[in-house]
Amino acid sequence: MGLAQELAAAGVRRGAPLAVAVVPGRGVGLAWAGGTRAVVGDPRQVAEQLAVLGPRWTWWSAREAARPLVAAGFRPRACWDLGAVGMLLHGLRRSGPEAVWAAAHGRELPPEPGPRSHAPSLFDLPDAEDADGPVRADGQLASSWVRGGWAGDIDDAARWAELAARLQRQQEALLRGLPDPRPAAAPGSPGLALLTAYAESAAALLAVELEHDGLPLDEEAMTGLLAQMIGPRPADAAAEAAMRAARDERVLRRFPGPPVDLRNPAVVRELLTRVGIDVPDTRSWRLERYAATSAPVAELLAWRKTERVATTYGWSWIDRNVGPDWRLRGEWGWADGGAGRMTASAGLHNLPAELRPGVRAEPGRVLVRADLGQVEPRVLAAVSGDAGLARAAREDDMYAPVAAALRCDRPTAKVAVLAAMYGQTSGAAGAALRDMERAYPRALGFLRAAEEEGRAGRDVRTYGGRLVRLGPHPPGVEPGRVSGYGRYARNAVVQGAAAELFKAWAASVRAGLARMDGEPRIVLCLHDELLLHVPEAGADDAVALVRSMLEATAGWWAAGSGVRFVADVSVGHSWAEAH
DNA sequence: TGCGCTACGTA
DNA sequence: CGTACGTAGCGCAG
Repeated sequence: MGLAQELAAAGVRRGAPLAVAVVPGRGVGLAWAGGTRAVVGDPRQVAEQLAVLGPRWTWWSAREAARPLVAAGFRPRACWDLGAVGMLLHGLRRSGPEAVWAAAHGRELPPEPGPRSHAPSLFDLPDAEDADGPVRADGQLASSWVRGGWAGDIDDAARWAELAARLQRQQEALLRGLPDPRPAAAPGSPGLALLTAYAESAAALLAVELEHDGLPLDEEAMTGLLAQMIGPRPADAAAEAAMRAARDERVLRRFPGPPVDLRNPAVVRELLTRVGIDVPDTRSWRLERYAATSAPVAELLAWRKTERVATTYGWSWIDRNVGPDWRLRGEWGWADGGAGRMTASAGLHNLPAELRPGVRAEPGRVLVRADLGQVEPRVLAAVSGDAGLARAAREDDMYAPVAAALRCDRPTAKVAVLAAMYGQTSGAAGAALRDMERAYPRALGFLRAAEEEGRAGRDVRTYGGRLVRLGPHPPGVEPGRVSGYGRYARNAVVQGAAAELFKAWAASVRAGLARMDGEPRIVLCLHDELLLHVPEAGADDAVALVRSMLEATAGWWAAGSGVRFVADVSVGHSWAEAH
């Protein structure tokens, strides 16, 4: 009997959790609701064999378990990421097994491992106890197992997988215990928190795939752009320094007096006084109004732009982050920060618009760009259950009906909505804000409630169930700056829910692409934008897919709210062209 | 070397 | 109107 049949007979069926601990090159440990199994063999081949069962691959982290499979060319279908779900459920800032295990069992979190050594504690002397297994007598995970001690032995890997399977059931039970915020969830269907856990897990896997695949650049296009903006690639450090000096000189010769360090804001401020400009700081937006009348300022601002590209997105950036295959690769986070947005390093999330023509599909392929329109106000309408705002969110442009309701013009309506969502401090849209309160009381009440929870230092949960900690040290908020908690919480419930919707959409697009030919891939996630790299022949199908998946996702995510989500979708050879 | 500040790119 | 994130160079403290 083959392995797949064996597990099928043991009750592992489509969508059922199957925990896997990968021992690279040696085998895998498996565990499911009814048993465990240590399998010797190439992990990728084992995974391929079991894929016919369509299990929900369950692992402590995609980074550890899925990376070797992805690197070997295996693309898992569905998964459960204990780290990702643990962060979601418990509001953790880290996703390690010791933390998610402790949180699920209501125990104090082990101290954060790090370069900074801490005072010795009970957590530091587990090795003597480890012989017994992964769980210590005090209920915490043994640190040698957490550090991967199980990976030396396939039977240990099976024990590690068994523990994963157990924690998966506990997490699932906790998720099922959360209230479903949707007014019209289909009876008998999974709750929103469980569905969000699936999406978070998929996002964690997608992060691993994005790191592996990278973003395709075109060598000729990108080097051409850079050469035009910052000059040709310097031959050596001396040539680089000379070009730098030449760039500085162009600016300095416009100012009277001795040269100064343009990279030092304090002396730049002094420099500006030489041409009669006195400013509190030298930020670009503040200097912009002088640029039209002052050639030195215009030159300085142009220098800043070039300097930004030269230092952050220049030749050394290419050398550090672009492979010989001309793929730009960075590290991806699936749920960083307070709100749980995806993050990326290596400039993937802040690539200047001028460089986007350098992001190009490979020959025979195209890029499909899809971005959600007005996603945050639509999310607000859905999560607050405000019938009036939801009615507005049925339109392609929801600011038009909002303007009508507020009896103002569209730009004012937009500012009023944004001011309400993010807690404005300056009084530009005061009157419109009062009209908002009248027109959309439920949405405004929802935001105010989040703000009050934040001010009081009470944790909040997003629509999808992410716990946002507002306790002693919420990330991004200085302890003691209690007024900051309010806006932080107000923002987190909207931005966080939007991130959850986006990831659910991305997960379903990923699943849909897996059924298409020619290895179409998601190559970039940018908060409300997806970029797909697909065969030319599959472009129309990909466009249809992102649209139908948005409709399907919104159908369950915003069930009963009446809110529509819209996407702008386009196809092109370069990222810039697909706009 | 590590950290805060200033500045700026993206959503 | 606000929030989030990553990156880089500077000055300063250690």
